[in-house]
Amino acid sequence: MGKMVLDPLLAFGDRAEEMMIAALTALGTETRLPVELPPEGMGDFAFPCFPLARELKKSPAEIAKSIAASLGTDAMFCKIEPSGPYVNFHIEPEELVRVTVESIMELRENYGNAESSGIKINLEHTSANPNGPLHVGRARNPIIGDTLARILRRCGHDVTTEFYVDDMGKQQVTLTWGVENLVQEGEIPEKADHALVWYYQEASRRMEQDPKVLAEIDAIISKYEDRDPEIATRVQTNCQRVLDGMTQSLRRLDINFDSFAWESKYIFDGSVERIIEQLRAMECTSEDNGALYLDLDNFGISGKENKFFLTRGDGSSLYSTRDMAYHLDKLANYDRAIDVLGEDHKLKAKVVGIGVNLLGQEKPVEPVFYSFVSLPEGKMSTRRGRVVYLDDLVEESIALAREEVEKRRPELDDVLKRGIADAVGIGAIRYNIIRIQAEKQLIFKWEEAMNFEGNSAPFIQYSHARASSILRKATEFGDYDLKLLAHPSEVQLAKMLARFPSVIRTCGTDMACHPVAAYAFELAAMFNQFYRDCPVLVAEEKLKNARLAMVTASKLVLMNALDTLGIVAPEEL
RNA sequence: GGACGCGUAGCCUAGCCAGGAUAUGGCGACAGCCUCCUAAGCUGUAAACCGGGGGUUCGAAUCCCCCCGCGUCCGCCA
Repeated sequence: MGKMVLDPLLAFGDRAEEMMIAALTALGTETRLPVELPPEGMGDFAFPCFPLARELKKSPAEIAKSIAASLGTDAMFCKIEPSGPYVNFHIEPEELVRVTVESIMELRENYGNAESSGIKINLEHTSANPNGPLHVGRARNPIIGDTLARILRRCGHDVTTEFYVDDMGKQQVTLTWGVENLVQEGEIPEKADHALVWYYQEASRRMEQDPKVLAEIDAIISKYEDRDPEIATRVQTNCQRVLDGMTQSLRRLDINFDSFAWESKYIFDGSVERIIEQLRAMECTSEDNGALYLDLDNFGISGKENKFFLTRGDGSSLYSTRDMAYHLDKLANYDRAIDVLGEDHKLKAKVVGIGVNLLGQEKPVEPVFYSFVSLPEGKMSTRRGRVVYLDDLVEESIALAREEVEKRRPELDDVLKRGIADAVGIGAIRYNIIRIQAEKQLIFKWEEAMNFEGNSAPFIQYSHARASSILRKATEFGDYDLKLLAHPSEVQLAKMLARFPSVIRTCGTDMACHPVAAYAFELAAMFNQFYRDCPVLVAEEKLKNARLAMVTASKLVLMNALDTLGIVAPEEL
């Protein structure tokens, strides 16, 4: 066994580039050609020769010809040929299959992971105001955040996921006022977030209509800001109850947090006050009736209004100012701070970044934005009650999955059926949100959210179950000779398996999740073609053993891809 | 008014940052495939002036400019 290959495709790609550099040097040029992935049937790596045409005063096609002629042969490539203006490298299938399958068999669930980077990342996500249950509009945040955390961990980083609990906002005080002054009638939901949201909605209505209520709420906020410990306990108790409900919902989606940061901490430890004084002393800030603001003209940001307020007229802090204190704290303890934020936070995130830099922290705050999920009839609103709650979507999806299991696998026992329904129902939700590029607007439709066919989680889970089923039936298999795997579907599948580490790597640098979903789908589709073309259990003994290795490798990578998406990979479907 | 993002077949979507060879898939439609390892599967067909217009380039879905549509922000709310 040679040295362990973490990324098979990269090994081949590096070799191709190395050979090209040697050829170009021999041609007497410093120019380096970019590597491309050519269309189907034209090899595995392509180098377009256009950039050299002017310099060498020859046509790209002639250049491609002469480069290819000087390249000779290599163990890693079965064919290196000019194709019009391109030099195309065709990977030696036997080598590709061998390196890839061996690598997966050795690395198992770690295949796709990079070596440890030693970089400590604080990844903040969800951070929803604890005033009611999570709705599907907000659900995009935890799903992106959790998937990104899984990707970055596979990239070798030390990731801490964090929920920033906004326990100092007006919304939370409004909720507390409601709990303390109103009586809820009728049937009260059992889950705390669903039970308490009524108080928030009703208190909001009263506050809008009755100035006395508004004054009472403002008075509580003011005392809270003055660090009244008794008020803090009252508000935080309600926040905690709602927060428990939200985290319970997220646990069903296999989303967990490593830490919770409470906003009030930064008021109580004096850090907010400190940074306000530091900012007040700066040239870029001014006051308006006692309220401190940052003049955005200094930072190339323009709009209707260029004053970004940092305090109220009474000197009390505002959300973004407290956020600066929070981010200074994070950046003091971590190498990187990443925030998953709705697109409505773009300006605030920018200003928080500016503030943090003004206060002497040079590291950037790295935001990842996503666009809103809306309903066909418009934006979701907890206050107005125009929402689809995540808990309801999860129940519906699992129920629908359960119906499908009953239809397809009536013979299974109940525990197994329930496990499959959970995995399928929840997987479908995560998948259908994560498969779309984060900045794209999403309109929530029940039938799309619970899609079980085609480009969906169950499609991928199904391929994994097929692989598992084959392995279950092949009770034992002996040594295998990977040279026997030469069928086009086997080679194609191996190429797909080889891509996984580079997909994870680029997602980590781009901070994008949706390519993992696309990859998992393509891999599953490729496995299904292999399944159709290459019978395993009925094959002749030696071929069977080699194919069983292929199935094992496929199952492992399907599992790793699903795990990166936070989706369960059941043995049966 | 200013700023940011999005606009790809009836619907959803990849590719855009690092411009190149016939623009990726899925849903839906139509036509096929279960005496054969799970048909939540597989095969095939039809369907796209890549929002519109200029420009840069040998070459633009991709880069630049203008315009249109959608979303979001520009609050002493969060």
